[in-house]
Amino acid sequence: MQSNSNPDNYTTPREFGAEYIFLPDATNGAVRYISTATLEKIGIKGVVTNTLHLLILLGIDRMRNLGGMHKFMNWDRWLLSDSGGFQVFSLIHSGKWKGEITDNGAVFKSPRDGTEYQLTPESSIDIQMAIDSDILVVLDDCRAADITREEAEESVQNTINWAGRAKKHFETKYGGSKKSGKKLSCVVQGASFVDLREKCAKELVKIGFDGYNFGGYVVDANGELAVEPMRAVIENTPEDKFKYAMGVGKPQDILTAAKIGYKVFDTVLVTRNARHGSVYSFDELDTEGLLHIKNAAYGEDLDPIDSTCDCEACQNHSRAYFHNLLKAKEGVAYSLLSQHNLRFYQRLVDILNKNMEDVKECDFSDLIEKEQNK
RNA sequence: GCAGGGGUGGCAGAGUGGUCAAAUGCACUGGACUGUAAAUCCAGCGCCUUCGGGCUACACAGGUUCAAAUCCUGUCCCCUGCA
Repeated sequence: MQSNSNPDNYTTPREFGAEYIFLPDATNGAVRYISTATLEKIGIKGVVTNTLHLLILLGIDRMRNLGGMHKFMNWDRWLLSDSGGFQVFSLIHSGKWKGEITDNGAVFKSPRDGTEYQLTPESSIDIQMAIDSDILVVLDDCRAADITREEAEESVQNTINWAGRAKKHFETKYGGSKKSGKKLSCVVQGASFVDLREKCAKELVKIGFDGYNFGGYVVDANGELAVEPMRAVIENTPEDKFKYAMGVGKPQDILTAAKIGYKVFDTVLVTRNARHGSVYSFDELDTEGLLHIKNAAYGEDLDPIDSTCDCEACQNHSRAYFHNLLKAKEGVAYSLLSQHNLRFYQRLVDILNKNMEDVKECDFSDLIEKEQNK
């Protein structure tokens, strides 16, 4: 297979998480409406794939036969695989799918055809190895942010137990990180209970992982980021291991998490917002960078979405073009706007990396101003 | 010309005496989405309002009735069949 060209001469760095990195979600092996070549062109350094959804789409044997997702996607940059732990929350705990959670993991029953899919701490690792992921995540018991202490304790206990089993399986079957060349990360749970976060983190450190991820639903009922729980994870895990704030988030939330000490981020918001007509622009910082392109005001606005942006959408088309194409539900609008929002996020992360020493002191607009006055 | 059917909110289309400012869909106007079951979901959508309600409305004009989008009469328009 031919390797994609790397227009920005990007080479995969040896240390994952040494720099700030944003990973868009390629749940089923593609970022929605975006090709692999486009991801590279925009400067995206890695993607997140999903264990449960790829199990459903391809199954473990076909995934192996296809040579794993790097090869299948023709993607040679970072590939992280989420364990299916989030689907324990988003599908089972939410009641959208039938299923059950036991000491042994989770069973998901698809409402499409009734097929049952089981994820155990061990099978999740096996599937992620078949994915050919660079960074694996152990299965965790993810829950909503507003659960009771009792539920949070249960979530933490399952998460710790499953993490221990996953690590053991990863070592005995695949020889661990050294032999496999892959990184194994775990997820710290505990909802909004800071002491539970601390306990969960400490137990996971005893088991030992290459990275520590902040898990759970990251915002409370008011949409506020879970700052104190996030801090507890950083304070109770080794400094030299990468920290991944799973599902974070809005641009401001990424900055907040970065200040706390997280380096790795992902969120579905970037591309979902694009499809829904919420696009980002450094021209609109007073509205947190967000612009609702479907609003009537943009029907004849011939300016680009972002005058400072070098993406295909901004270089070639106006706000009015996307306003009207979205009204007509034209697919190319979903594609180009997703590309634009991804480019915005990549630029944001580039700014964080350029100002790594100052991130803790700066607020959002400071960093942007610094970048624009350069 | 005769016979039959029909004219409802921006559009399509329910409703056929009171619970109808009028279902539903589309369009329109906002909003929400944070390890993707999401090209999804929520709200508003005659005018006014002190949010209790008030007013004007179902082609037009009359009428019956305590009460009419719904029944009657006339007018105008549209469709189908026969001449």
